[in-house]
Amino acid sequence: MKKEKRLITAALTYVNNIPHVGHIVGCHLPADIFARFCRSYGYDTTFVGGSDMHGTPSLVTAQELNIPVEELTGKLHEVHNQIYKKLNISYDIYSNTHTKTHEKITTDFFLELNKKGFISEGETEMFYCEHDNMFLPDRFVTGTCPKCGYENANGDQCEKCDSLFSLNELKDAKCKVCGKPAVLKKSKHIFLNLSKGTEELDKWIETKKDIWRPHVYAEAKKWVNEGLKDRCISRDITWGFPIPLEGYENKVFYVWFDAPIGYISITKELSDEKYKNLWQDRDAKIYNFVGKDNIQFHTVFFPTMLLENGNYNLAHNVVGLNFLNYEGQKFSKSKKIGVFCNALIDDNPEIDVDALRAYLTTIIPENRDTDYKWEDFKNNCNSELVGKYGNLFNRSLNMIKSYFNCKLDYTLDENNLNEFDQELLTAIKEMPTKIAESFEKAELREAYKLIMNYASIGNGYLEKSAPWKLMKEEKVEEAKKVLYLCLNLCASLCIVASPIIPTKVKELWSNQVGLEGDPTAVDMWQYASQLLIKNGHEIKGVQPIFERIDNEKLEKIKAIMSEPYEIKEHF
RNA sequence: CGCGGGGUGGAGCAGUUGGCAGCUCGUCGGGCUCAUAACCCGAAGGUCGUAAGUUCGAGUCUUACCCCCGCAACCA
Repeated sequence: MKKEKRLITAALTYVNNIPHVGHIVGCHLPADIFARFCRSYGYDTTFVGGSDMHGTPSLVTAQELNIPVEELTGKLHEVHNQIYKKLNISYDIYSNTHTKTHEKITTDFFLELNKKGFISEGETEMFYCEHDNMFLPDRFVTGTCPKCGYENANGDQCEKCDSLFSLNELKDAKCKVCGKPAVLKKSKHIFLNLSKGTEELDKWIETKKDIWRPHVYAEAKKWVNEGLKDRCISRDITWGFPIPLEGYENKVFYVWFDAPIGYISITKELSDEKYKNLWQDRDAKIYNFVGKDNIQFHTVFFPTMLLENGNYNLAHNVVGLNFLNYEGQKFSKSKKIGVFCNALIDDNPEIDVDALRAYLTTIIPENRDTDYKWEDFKNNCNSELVGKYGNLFNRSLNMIKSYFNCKLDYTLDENNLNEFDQELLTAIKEMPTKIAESFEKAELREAYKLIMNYASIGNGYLEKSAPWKLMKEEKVEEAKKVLYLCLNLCASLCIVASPIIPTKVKELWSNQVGLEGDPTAVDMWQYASQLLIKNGHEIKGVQPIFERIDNEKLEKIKAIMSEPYEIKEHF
């Protein structure tokens, strides 16, 4: 039977920000865990991601640093790429949106929309800075709020009194970049006719009612119910792809038009075959992992673009994640509040990436905003990873080593199983399936919890069976049986935990339990409910796999990861 | 102001069609000694954001209000 084809995407990341754990936990990590599970389960899996290179913020930063924007975004893209590698995010490709392939696909995508009559022209008025010679998006305009008189209001809204207003209401508008007055100026633009696709979009959304999480479905419905307005997809800046129409020589595509198309072109960069299989064969399933600020783009705007274009698949599931806070506050780079990932680039030995991944898994904001707390990080590591998971391996292997000199000459006798043995065998048979069901629904915290419960079953079994006691009573065969079953459980635990702690699991599998092959390999999941240990099996070694974190160590890690990346210091 | 999501023991969460309020961590007590002060068993701890309503019965349904988060279309 041909296995289902799945494309997993993590939201393209804007390069101007170097990621903190909030970015990781709200997108890259859940997408990675899901992708790793899909591979293990045997789906024909492709996992793509990339940097979103265009847009005004990068352009402004480059101007401030007085370097070409390509240099800035190129280098930051590399920093992103490295961080995800260090975190073992298993992208099949991590590319970016400033490539020839992407330009071609974006341009063709647009021309197709134009041919089908979904593009129209119009004129908009926008602030313009004569000094910097550029149009200014709202966030680059500051002025006095017309309602409350607050002097630091944004272009279209006031942080102080929370009111919204239109551009011409703002008083004393200034350019945020140079501080000089900004003036309103008209400019010709192209618009995407989202309204024409509303009906079809609504039909599509209806088919997702039972697939998407409730808050994702609800948000999509909200937009449709309010009615979609046509959306401007051109910008008067120099950074981006040129618009292939006469009269638009100095304009580029709005970054939100080209960015989501990036999923398509990045897949094509990987191979033409994948591109065809995943975007055009209708039986492929696409999973978008996105933060909650991105849900509208993935459930409404991009799907409408795809429907109107007509040549590509739409997402099967949009997995919307909420936000992560830090010790009850919002992450803030400028205030140095948060946990930043740039420290990972230097391979600091204090930081155990899998321990971090495991903790982050417990706080994936699947249903609501969650909190990163260093104390919880420590507790998760000490009580779950060391105490439950690692400890089961450690005590099982230790006994095999000291009682049987690392070798288990034992064949399971079905007629000699007590109630506890039966329970453990049932767990090995059933728990991997249960865990897979949670992974399949992208309920990753639940999956993690079940994995830890699974390890606990092993610890309870050891306690009840007490092989150390059996040895004292010289019931050697009984002790062998118990340890044989525990070792099988260990093998199973390697496979089921592989999406979350891939590095540790490989180490345990090869260098301690002593099995051939790779527990993270494609299609391994089927072996998680089997007894893999053969008569005469020899273990390779015993070593604590996770290290306890005491307060001193916690403080060290905390110090290392509390320093944000300052773009300006690297150019 | 509008729309959407959320509010459940100290912390994080589960509670499907309304039927004795559950899980993990933490805390406390006991047990075990193979294991990284790890493991196992037990206990304490909740007027389910507030108020009212429907019902024999509400965490669950209805209404109003309070608090947190997001969105609000040229910020990405």
